[in-house]
Amino acid sequence: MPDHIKIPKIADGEDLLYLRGLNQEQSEAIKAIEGPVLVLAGAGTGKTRVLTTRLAHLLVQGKARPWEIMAVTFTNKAAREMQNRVAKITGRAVEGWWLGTFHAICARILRRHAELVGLKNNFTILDSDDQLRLLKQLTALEKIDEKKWPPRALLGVIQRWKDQGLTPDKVENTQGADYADGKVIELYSNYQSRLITLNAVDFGDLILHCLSLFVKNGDVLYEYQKKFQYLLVDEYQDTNIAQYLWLRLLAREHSNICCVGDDDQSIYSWRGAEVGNILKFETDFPNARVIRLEQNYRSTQHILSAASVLISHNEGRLGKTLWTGLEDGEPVRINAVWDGAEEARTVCELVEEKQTKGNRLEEIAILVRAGFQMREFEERLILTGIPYRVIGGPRFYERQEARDAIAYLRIVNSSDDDLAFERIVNVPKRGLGQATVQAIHQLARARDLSLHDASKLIIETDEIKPRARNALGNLLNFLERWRSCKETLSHTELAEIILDESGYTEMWMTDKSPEAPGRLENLKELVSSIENFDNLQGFLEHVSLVMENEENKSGEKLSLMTLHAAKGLEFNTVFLPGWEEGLFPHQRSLDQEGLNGLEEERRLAYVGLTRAKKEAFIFYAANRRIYNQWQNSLPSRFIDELPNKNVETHGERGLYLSSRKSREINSSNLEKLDSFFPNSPKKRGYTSDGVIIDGDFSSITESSDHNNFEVGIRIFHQKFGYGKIVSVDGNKLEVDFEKAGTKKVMDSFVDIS
DNA sequence: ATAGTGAGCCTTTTT
DNA sequence: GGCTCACTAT
Repeated sequence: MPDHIKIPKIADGEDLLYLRGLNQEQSEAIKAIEGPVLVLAGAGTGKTRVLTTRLAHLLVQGKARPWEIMAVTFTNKAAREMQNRVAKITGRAVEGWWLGTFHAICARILRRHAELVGLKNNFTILDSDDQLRLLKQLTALEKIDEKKWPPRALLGVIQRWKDQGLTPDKVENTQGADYADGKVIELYSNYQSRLITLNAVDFGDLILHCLSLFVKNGDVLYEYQKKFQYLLVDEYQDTNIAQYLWLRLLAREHSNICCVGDDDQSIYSWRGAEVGNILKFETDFPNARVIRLEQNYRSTQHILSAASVLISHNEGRLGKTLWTGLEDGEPVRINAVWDGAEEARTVCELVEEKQTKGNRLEEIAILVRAGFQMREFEERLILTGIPYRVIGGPRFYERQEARDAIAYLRIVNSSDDDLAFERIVNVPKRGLGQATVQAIHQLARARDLSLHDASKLIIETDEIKPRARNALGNLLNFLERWRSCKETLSHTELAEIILDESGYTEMWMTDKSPEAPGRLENLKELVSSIENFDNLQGFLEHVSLVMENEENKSGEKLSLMTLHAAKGLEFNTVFLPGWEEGLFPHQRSLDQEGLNGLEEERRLAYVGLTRAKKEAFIFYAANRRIYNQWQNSLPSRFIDELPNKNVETHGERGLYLSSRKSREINSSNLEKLDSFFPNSPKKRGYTSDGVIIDGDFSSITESSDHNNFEVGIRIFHQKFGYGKIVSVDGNKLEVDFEKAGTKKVMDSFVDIS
């Protein structure tokens, strides 16, 4: 490691420029360097500033060198921002420290010790699409009825297990273990062994494997414990149990762990986040200091009060009392409208009004609960001619052409990557259809080979049609060639050659569809983005972990996004449409999670409101069309929970019954599905010592070591019928078939008759 | 092997 | 209302 930064050391007590303008609690949070610290940072209380200043302080004070610090975030965006802002304070880019997402840091550690968890260091990181496809193959194999047990749901159960740090041998009697008549446990175990065979991991594995690596290899763990003297965790309320256990292991040596978060902004429990982590920080880390940041610098008094009263309806919070020195501002405005169309129209009218008063579109956002609400707004925005941008739309690397191209790179990088192989085997069309792929699959399974290696064997035989055999042979030659080029060519050149020689580029050039030119553009962009990486491996890692969202930042635009996507952002004016029972709080959330679900929805409402600096407009419609069906709706209970003195109501409330009625209707559903999960989330326990991982993933691969095929034996082949063996060459047999003549076949396709 | 049709689904989403 | 998936017909 090179000599990194030399920041002049400044004596204690000297006036530190970067500490100026901080309030009491903020500077306390920055200076509390030793021991465990929990910073409870309410919305708009300057969390990011505290975080970055704290890191800069560590460095400037010479308390730690960059490589002794680990700072974990949830998103790459947050990591990037931290990097930039710390650089700004210290005056130069900080290098050599471990700043990144949980997933990126775990991946980095895992690559160094891959063999200890049964992987090779060039392992592939699967995206959610690949995960589902893989699981579907397994459910088919296990004969699980896809109608009754949708693979999506099963994958969800498995992912929740991973989030909890549970390996297949630990999941008995846990939530969801009875799914698919209990087969889901075996499914999980098979899924894990498949991943190992594919030399692949999914997102959850990055944490889970890293955790088992630490648990099983004390020496490795110790190395990192010693290395990381200071740990810093952002958005702690979003951590899952696996991440929590991982952090605890790492913090054990120095105990210098600082977690920053806000329990009131925990909105990701449905993807495994455990609010309990932040709630019991003080018991987990003895002698922990808890520092509350309660001065809000973002919102006016009216907005802040409305939000605070709303969130006070939640139980089980750590509790904060936010206050602001800012003026009262405008009350939160509640608008009743007839239907979604009127809602969109009114919002757009208000936006135009703001514009004429000199407000910038950049400072205006529409925050919806669910994606389907966006359409109506988009239509209206286009009609009105208001430029807008959707945040959180489809991502670049998830587009078909990007995924195809990446699959080519993946199979060249790691020939075990069956999922990549399957994706490109007949793209562009080579006449390798289902029948061929199935034959390859069968052989691969029987011989415990990758599809790639099985293909190599199968083209030596007559198992598949000559035309397919040719095409497959061709593809394999190309793969071989590209792999051999890996050393001599730059990875950008290699990518170009692959896309060219495979005929993939040509495929889109001859395509007449209107999207084709755009796809070619994207391919070009993909190839040029490879240049920014040192090697193919690095690029592939970037693709799977960073999933950059190239937003067109240019121009003055209004933002349209979900409430979830809005966390961490702020705008002068915020529109909050669709505050109706069933939509917000969402019925699904109430049905599935009961009271916990309701509270999370309320936190979501809190997040929404606290995005607003100056003005917030809440809307609710009397009628809403959902899936082409009209429903009349009631105002959200959250509207009732707002304090009268901070709101101002527009439109006829007389359109509605009291929203209390709806509350009664909905609460009857609360515990319906709770019985589905015998252990409700609240009761779910931790394994407090962190020792929950051991044992290998049981391998279920059968070895087909029987080799009883001798010359002269009469056999039966599925396709060619009966025949006599003429010669034997390893697994390859030459057979004189009664009807089909002499053919070369694989022994695994043959039964002794 | 593939294109075309009908049935059923539909909260939030980062890595 | 639109999208994805599975099955059928060519």
